[in-house]
Amino acid sequence: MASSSTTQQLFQQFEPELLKKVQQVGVIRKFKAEDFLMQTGQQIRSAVLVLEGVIKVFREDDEGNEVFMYNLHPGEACAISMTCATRQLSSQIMAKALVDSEVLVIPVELMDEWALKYRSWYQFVLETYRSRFEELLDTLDHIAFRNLDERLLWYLKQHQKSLKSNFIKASFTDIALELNSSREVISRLMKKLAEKGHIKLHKNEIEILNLKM
Amino acid sequence: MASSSTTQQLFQQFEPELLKKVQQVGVIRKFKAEDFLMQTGQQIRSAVLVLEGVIKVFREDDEGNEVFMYNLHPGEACAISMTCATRQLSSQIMAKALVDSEVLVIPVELMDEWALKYRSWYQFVLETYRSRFEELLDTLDHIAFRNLDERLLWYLKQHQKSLKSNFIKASFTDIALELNSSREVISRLMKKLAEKGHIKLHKNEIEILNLKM
DNA sequence: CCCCTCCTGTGACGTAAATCACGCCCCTTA
DNA sequence: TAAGGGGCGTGATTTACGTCACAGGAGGGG
Repeated sequence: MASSSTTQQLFQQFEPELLKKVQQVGVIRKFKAEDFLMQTGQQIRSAVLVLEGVIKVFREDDEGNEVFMYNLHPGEACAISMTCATRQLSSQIMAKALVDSEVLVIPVELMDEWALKYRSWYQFVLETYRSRFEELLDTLDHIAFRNLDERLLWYLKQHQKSLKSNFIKASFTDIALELNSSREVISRLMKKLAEKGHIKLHKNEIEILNLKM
Repeated sequence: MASSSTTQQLFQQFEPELLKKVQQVGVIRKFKAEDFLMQTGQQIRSAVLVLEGVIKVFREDDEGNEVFMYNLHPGEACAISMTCATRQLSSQIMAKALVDSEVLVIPVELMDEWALKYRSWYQFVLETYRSRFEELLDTLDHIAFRNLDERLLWYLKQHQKSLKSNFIKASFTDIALELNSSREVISRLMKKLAEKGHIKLHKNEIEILNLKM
């Protein structure tokens, strides 16, 4: 489990003094797989740094549609949680642990203070925004231009990478929800992928064989 | 045209000292309508603050598909141009002036320096990221969930707002490109919108009558 | 054992949108 | 005046998906 040495490893780029402060004031919170860290409508009043596990960040609109944004991994942070201060009107953000996870929670007041004091914190915040931004653009590309079969492959690859495992236990219904499609369609596409030898379907899980195209 | 008083009005939130520096080191560049400020593959080595006009920021992929990201208006800045430092691999960003425009260019080295020195600059950078992020999410929502007719309405609204005019001079081919559709489809949808009284079609331009739904 | 629920498979059909194939109008330039 | 190009309108066809309807298996609890 996360210790101060874990934090140190994950955030090597922080100045020693900053690292010490982070360890002092940061509160460790643990979440079980499927737990929500954050739900639509909630006020966000702290920054979240991921120590362990995978956190899925996504959006839900009025009709229950879901947009995947990105997954967060150890050493990364949620950009949204850093905006905090401002109006919380439309930010319909949800965050869910995909596996058992641990995060470090930093009160928002400190963020501004640190930004002025520690170059490495400022860089970290900027880099966080930058990379989330890139990921969001990537997602946008896929939704805008790729057909469902390619998006499904992409989905599988992401999970393979995030979970570091070739076995995915999601139901077709779940996947359909995430890709804004329907179970039936996913079922047919999965069959095709299996026929092509990319994946193998087991009871309650999908085995990834080879996603090269 | 932009003078130091314009800058002052647009960036009131800056500390006086910062404002002075901005005016000293910032270089004003002018662009005519349709000019590119930035094209795919170009290295970005400076931050861009918009003083006048409208700058459209978008992406283009290998197949020439275009994704609209957002429009920038006076007082706003391009978040992408602020990331600068890092690897420029995939950031396929294009920026184009929609009308005659003026921007203030700030060398990237100063950005980091200012962030540590001036609270208001740090806030500005963060706010820039935050709001671009929100806009990108908005775009994502529309692409993912709305039908073309709604997206077309959205497109028209955006232009009306950005250009502060009820007349749009874009050709259907252009609009189709921007919405990743085809001219024929846009043509049919425009006809429908005209029948419903939302717009009126003239020679070479579209008049917006009433976009309420 | 039966019933219930959750997951999956599959055909039939509907629909938004892309694509193809035209033809028309206006403008420019030779 | 002819010729060519750019923008537009419109039917016919195709494609990717979504939706509906229904069936069957696996597990679990009474």
